Amino acid sequence: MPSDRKPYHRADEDTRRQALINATLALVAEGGAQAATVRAIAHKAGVTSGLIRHYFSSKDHLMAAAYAHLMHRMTAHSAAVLRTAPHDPKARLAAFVTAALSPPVVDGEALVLWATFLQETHRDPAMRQTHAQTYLAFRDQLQSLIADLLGHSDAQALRRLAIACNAVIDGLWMEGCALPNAFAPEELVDLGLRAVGAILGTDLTGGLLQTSPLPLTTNMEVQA
Amino acid sequence: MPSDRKPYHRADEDTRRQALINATLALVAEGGAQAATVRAIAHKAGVTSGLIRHYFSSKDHLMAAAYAHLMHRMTAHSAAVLRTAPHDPKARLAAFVTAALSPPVVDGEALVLWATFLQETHRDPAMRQTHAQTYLAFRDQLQSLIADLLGHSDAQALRRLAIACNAVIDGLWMEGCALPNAFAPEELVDLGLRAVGAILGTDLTGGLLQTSPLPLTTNMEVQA
DNA sequence: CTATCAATTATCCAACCGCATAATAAGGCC
DNA sequence: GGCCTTATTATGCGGTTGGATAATTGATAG
Repeated sequence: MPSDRKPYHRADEDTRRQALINATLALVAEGGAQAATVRAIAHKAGVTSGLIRHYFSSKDHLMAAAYAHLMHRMTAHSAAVLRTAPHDPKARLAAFVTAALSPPVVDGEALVLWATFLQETHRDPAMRQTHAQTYLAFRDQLQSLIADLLGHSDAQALRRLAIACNAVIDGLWMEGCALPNAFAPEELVDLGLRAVGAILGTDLTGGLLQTSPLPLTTNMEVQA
Repeated sequence: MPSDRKPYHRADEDTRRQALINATLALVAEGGAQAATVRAIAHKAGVTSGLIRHYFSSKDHLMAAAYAHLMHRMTAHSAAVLRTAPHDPKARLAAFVTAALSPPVVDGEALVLWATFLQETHRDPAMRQTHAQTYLAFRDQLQSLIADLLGHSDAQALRRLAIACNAVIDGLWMEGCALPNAFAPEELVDLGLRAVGAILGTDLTGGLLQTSPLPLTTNMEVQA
């Protein structure tokens, strides 16, 4: 008698885990947390739902793994940009800001993913830890770049500047993700570089953009 | 025979709807969207679950009403602040920024509520409309305050300034909500006023804070 | 070529979900 | 004070959820 059981091939652990994590992220991005049921995740990953429990001890653990993967993807991108950036502190900061306000960090799916997991952060201690680690890591990286640029080391002052610059970047990131059509290409980056520059009292545009008649420059430079 | 049915008193429609909305918001703030089941909402509101359907045609409608109420609460607060603010454009903008970065707008629960509903915004058209209305309304209000302050009306320039200032406020709001203990009282407001001031090329602290040796001022004012 | 083992499928389950409907009593009206 | 309306409770239903367990089969080793 012919078996109507689904044929399958065995995959190594990393492949399967990654497929399940990717399916989770895709579903959350499409329809929020409620769309990411174990059955839907398994179906999108091309397996049956029982397999989830074979690789993750619970659905919550899968969600935590997906969150950690998402955050790692973002921070790894920032780190990679800095690794190939020049040595000039001003150029390094500019590259950092530019990367944070360009794809793939700025992405239509990124905000809803971030918001969904943020909410789960309240219940799950593991996710809360991932949250705290990645959240402050970004600001610390920014603060170190600012320190290199300004050349002084007043910790209190640097912390305040980092908070303000981080706020600009976060806010622009949110707007760029939420309203992707509301900004011209590069406009987000340009605004970010000028606003951060205004806060730090420097010009970060590096001569690349100074020819365009952009008002922020005017307002920053009329400073008495 | 004694009835073991729960005794109750009849309340007018507004009271009951408000109680259900408040219960919804409280549950979402505590445990995310998944904690806000019809049974849990009804229990927290002190009624039985059937009553929800008596006042809201579905749970989704209740969620939408809760979201609208949350947004209305925030925007109403901003509007109220502006109504009692002085006429000086600089003081008005400062009051607006201050309000956006103080309780009850900055609140430990606010960010989770916002993040939870943001995700539902993708599915529900009614919530998407509420989202679009309130999201841009804040920035337009900010832009109008900036226009009054700077005294010119270059729409393109004003839009860019409003985006940048809005980003600072949003970012600081997020940080303040997410890490309530990471900032001294008034620190968030101080940072916001200085950062917005730096972007606009003005001093918004209004002499109230200029005595403290805060580094942001230095950096903004050494601008060549 | 066969035995072995675990990766994967298939099936089942108790709990919970939102929702519908029927039963009941609270409170206003005359 | 009895009646009538309807706000509210109580109960039940079909569907879905996350998780547990048993059955099968693909890969590997000898």
